[in-house]
Amino acid sequence: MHANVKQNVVPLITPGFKVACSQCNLRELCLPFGLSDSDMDRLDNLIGCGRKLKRGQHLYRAGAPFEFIYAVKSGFFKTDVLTEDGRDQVTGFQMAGEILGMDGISTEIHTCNAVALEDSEVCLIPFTELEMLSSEIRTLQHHLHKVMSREIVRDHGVMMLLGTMRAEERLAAFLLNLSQRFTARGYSPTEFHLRMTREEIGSYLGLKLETVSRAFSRFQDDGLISVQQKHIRIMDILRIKALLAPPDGRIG
Amino acid sequence: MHANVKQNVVPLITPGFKVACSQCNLRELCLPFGLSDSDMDRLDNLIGCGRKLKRGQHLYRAGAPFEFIYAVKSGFFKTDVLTEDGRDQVTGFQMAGEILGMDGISTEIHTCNAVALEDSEVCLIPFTELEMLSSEIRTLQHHLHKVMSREIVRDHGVMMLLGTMRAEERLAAFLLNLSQRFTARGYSPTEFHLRMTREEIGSYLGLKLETVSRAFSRFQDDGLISVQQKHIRIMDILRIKALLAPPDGRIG
DNA sequence: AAAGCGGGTTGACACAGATCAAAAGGGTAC
DNA sequence: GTACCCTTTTGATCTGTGTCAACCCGCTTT
Repeated sequence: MHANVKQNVVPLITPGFKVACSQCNLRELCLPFGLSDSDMDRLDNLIGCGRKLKRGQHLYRAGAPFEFIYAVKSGFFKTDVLTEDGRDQVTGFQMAGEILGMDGISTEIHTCNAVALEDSEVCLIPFTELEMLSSEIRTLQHHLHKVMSREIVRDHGVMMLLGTMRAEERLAAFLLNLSQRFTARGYSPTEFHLRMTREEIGSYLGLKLETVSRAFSRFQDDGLISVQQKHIRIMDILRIKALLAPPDGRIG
Repeated sequence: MHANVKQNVVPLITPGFKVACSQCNLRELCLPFGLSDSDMDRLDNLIGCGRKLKRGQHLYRAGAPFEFIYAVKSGFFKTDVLTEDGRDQVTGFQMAGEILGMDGISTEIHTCNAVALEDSEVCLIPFTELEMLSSEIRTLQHHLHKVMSREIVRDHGVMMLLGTMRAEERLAAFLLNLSQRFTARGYSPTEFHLRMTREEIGSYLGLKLETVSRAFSRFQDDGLISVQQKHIRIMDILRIKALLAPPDGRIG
């Protein structure tokens, strides 16, 4: 009931497959951004191979030694932290082109779990070697720093959300964020499939699953979206945006 | 009343002063950690000079072009983000040896404000040059990555706090965190002076200032701490820690 | 095709924390 | 040294979200 134990009894590692940044249609979103062809070859060389995960499988777990960072090639992930007393906080959802695993750099031990929310593929990027290569390729080095910084900025946004917003504002921000990221990947900005449960959304947004469900229903009643289980259709994105910037509102 | 406008009408930049990592008693906490003497000299060279700030002065503001990251040499800072509709979220408090400004790397524009909460001194580290140097000094490069990763992990902790904890748990976590950081700097683990207001603590913890005040009072009534305005004395750290790990509690 | 079950919705009620209000304390500026 | 204002404390009340519970829907499994 509670700790929501996903039983991946058999943590099968699907055999690696060859990947190549230069052939990847995500290269503009991902680490190789801005690299010359020859530099991209060197990065390809380093990355070597990928890994496939089934829905529910862990990419890594809190406590596991850090060795790689991962680029999501396809699929959808969540990351979460949990404390000894059983609290569980989803810290993010990652989609194609996004980087996972940077939490492990500081202590060489991962501090969160990364779980595939659907069948997924990632590229394995050995971090020590990435550091070596990035000290030779300025563009790569700088881009790595940007990726890490972007994660910090994103986290600040989540803090803002958790610290100052009310339930419906949080959900609105969540939907707009997903919409924008799907758009950047060439998918519909207004129609998409949620890969996560209401409980996972709630954990991310600091709400209980019932509150998430009620907010979805209310949005639907108000004609902002249409919800059918995990299928979302955004009907009135302007009014959703307006939820986040109340004309005047509670300030003062 | 509301937006709490600190009027630094005259953003005087106090003239720079020479700094040297090799002479700094914070070097074990700061960027130069683990560097050889000669490498530290090169870092010294790059850093050049520092900057003094009066209480209330901004080190940088959201929207300002990014050029430096900053190491706190002495004093105390807060960082906060604010949205166009006036929401304000404190994202962190920084003390000696900690690094500020990494939010600016990703877009070359700072996304948050950094304000001195007491008279303070920082070292200015030009980021482009730091990248150049770090591509030559493996230890420095790796340590920079660790510092950024540590920030990400810290942010996850704040998300956990904001997403799952109740008011008194948040305050307990906050006090323990401060205590631990003061300890690491050679100050008393049990007695310290808060540099920030109840409102700033509240913003950081996602609570209203009245709630923070009440929680302090309750801790005092329960004999956990003694509070006198901004002066805090921790009386029973074990019971404060116990607040964070309820023996069983609300799970399930 | 049926059964079982995890995930989702909805309702009733409880409560933690927000809000509103007032007063006191202490630090700062003059 | 004094006055003022910001900060803090405390009380009373309100409300958004959590909690508990029941039911339903639609997969997945067999």
